[in-house]
Amino acid sequence: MADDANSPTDVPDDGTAYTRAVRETPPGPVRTPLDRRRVLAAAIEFIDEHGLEALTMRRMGAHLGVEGMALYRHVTGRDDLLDGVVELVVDELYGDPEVYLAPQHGWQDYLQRLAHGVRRIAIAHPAVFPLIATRPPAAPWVRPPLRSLRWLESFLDALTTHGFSDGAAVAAYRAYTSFLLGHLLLEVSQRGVPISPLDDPEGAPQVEDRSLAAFPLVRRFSALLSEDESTAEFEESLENLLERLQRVLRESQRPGPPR
Amino acid sequence: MADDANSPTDVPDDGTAYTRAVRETPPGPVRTPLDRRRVLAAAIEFIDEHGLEALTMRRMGAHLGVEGMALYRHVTGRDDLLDGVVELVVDELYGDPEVYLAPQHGWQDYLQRLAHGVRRIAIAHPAVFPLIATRPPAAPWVRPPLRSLRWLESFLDALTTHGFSDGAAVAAYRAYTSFLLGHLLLEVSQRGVPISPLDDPEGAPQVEDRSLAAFPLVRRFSALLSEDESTAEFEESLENLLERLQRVLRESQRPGPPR
DNA sequence: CGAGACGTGTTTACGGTGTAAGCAGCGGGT
DNA sequence: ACCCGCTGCTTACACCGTAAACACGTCTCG
Repeated sequence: MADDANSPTDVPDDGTAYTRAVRETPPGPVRTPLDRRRVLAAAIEFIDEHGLEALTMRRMGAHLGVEGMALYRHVTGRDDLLDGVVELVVDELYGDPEVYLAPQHGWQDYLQRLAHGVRRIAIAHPAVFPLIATRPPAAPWVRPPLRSLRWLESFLDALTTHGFSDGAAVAAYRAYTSFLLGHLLLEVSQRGVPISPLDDPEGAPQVEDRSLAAFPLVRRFSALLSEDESTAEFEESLENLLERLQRVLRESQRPGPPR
Repeated sequence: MADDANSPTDVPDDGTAYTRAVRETPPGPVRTPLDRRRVLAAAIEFIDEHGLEALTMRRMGAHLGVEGMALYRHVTGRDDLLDGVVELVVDELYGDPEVYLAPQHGWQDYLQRLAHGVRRIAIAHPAVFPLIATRPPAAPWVRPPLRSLRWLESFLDALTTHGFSDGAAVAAYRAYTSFLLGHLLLEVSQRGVPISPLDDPEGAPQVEDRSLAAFPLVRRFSALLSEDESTAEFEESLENLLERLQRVLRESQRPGPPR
């Protein structure tokens, strides 16, 4: 299900040899020999399903019909697995037909498409997104959730070719990533409440009545507060950010008095 | 070896036999009996110092000169400890003389002071902040980093008493928390690189030269990208947010044509 | 003053975790 | 034919979170 079969840089596929290792799997389908991509994809699936804390090397093995230690052939350790998960999820952007690596209808369209692409990913993998947000990035200037040099390059290219100065492009990059991260992290956490242990059959909401007595406004607003307007809010905040960037761009282009 | 580092129980030497247990503790201050607050405070200290991943019940015990299991007298488990850490850190806001629980010079001043207070906390405890950001909140509408009903109440009060409609106040709350979370999470992650294991003696920056060859813009911008303008950027984004809220407020107050 | 009750920290124990190391079977190259 | 590398399995270990039983100091009450 998490299989999106497309990626620009595909495996060389050295051909031959689909080694049906461990042949004595009698009835089932042929056992494909497990590679890094499959491991990572399974991990994403697992996290989406059971939450991050439930992910354990042995459980991952079981999820793949394999013995846990087998994973270390394709992943140097748990941290590497998690890094791989983040990378693979973020790479789904490349497969998104609505997102362009290079602007085709102006920088605002580019930013808008990119933002929505990232949001789609966050919503598709709510339990993975906190990982995207908090894993230490490879370089300090590769900011989540755009965790790759390639997108950073693309971003800078899109803005500078549309008139942004170097400084303005970098400032825009910072503001843009902050916006995405904050909004999506909260949106994702507000939706799915992926409690890792067994699903709470009940007993979740004990924050009612009594404890709200001291907070009349919160009580009064509780209906409003639990409404989900995240799509509209995302749109609005994004729009606002773009307007601000627009303003910055105009001011930097206009000769303007030296302050 | 087992009996080391205790404290001179300042024993009045009452008649009872000198029970060797805690008795022959040579120097040092009296052993205060450890309570929840001390445990949590020590945990904060520990995290600030060694990073989140290094925190272990036994190590926490050692950090307090105590045997690990002792912590369970004051904390129901590791998760509770972490929750307590988050709560205690966020509660530092109450001790901040620059932050007012109720607006004293208008809502903008209130929001500004609150934002700077939270930022001060984030910077003071960079390794704790990701925890503040990602721990599941008590109620879905208590959004990090303002993780308490009291601040939510305060926030809503501040805005509604200054003319914001209920809906506008809630929208402002959402935008404000998103902004804080995104900006501070990235700021904190960009600063401290709190690698939990032993300090890397070297070998950290291998993302240079070679790997940047394919990303000319990134290379060209690398100086700019590693500059730290976070204070100015925080200020600017906050200012922008406040202006947006101002606009919303004006429009909601003006009778305005139905549209 | 003596005897418990209680609170605090310790000891022991258990199952689960990440991972290092060695082993076993298979396919393909020579 | 051989061996070799690849893959997954098995064993082993240190460490983790935590439950349960225990030891000791102190307080209370008679």
